Amino acid sequence: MSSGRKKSSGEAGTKSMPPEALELVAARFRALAEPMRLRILNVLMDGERSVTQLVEATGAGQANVSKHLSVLREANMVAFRKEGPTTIYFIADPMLFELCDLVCRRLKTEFDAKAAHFGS
Amino acid sequence: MSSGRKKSSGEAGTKSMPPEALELVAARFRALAEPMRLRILNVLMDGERSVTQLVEATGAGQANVSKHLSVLREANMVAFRKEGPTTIYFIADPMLFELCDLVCRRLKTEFDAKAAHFGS
DNA sequence: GACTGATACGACCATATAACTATTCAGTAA
DNA sequence: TTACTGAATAGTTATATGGTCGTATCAGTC
Repeated sequence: MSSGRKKSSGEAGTKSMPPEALELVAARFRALAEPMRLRILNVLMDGERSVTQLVEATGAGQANVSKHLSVLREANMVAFRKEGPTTIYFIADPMLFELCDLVCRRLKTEFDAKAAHFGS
Repeated sequence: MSSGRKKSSGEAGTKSMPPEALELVAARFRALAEPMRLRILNVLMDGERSVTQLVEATGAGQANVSKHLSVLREANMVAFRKEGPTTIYFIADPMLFELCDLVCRRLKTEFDAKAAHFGS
């Protein structure tokens, strides 16, 4: 069983996870696996927005934005409140900030490393 | 208007990212959006493994594992070294540990919160 | 009630991709 | 060389999903 890496802090289960747990984690990442959803989240990170505002900000169709929002909703990443006839969405999962930051930083690191190879 | 969150420190770009960057981030998440790939990574977190070992550990077909490994390779998440006739894969991106930890902890939090609702 | 604007939903098409089978390729041993 | 093993690739099928169109629903207004 090796046990290779020891849990540093509050490791929540990298160890032999059951299929259902893996599916849950995968679903999480799947929600973030579309550029349009990332764009929506990116806008929402600046503050809450109505669907119409998101449509304008992203340039996507209304139905399309609505669908992506429902995906993000099911993943508990965004939430909304109704204000009269309009629906206002906002980020519901603070983890998103850390998560995106982590990935973006990593990409930047790789990019810089690659750029360095071309000297100049 | 909020302006909500501003860049605290080394924030690597949550602000109005260009489409190409979004696609790169999405590709990153896409590689993690399959349970089988997560399972493979989960095994590799315990230490490097040959393809055959991964096939045994995951119960998937050899061709399937090989394909998933190529996806993970393209995403720079795993790397390999050849040892005679066998190919040995290992995790190449330490970010994965943080990333999975983050998501798993978050899922656990949600799960616990949900469980608490049933009081008992 | 009828009308308008904001949003969600269902149907449809096109594309992407996971899993399987069979094949191919590389490395090793006889 | 031939035979054998480990791994990657090609081809196929089934399924999932993104984008769009049309429509339904719902809140507010006349």
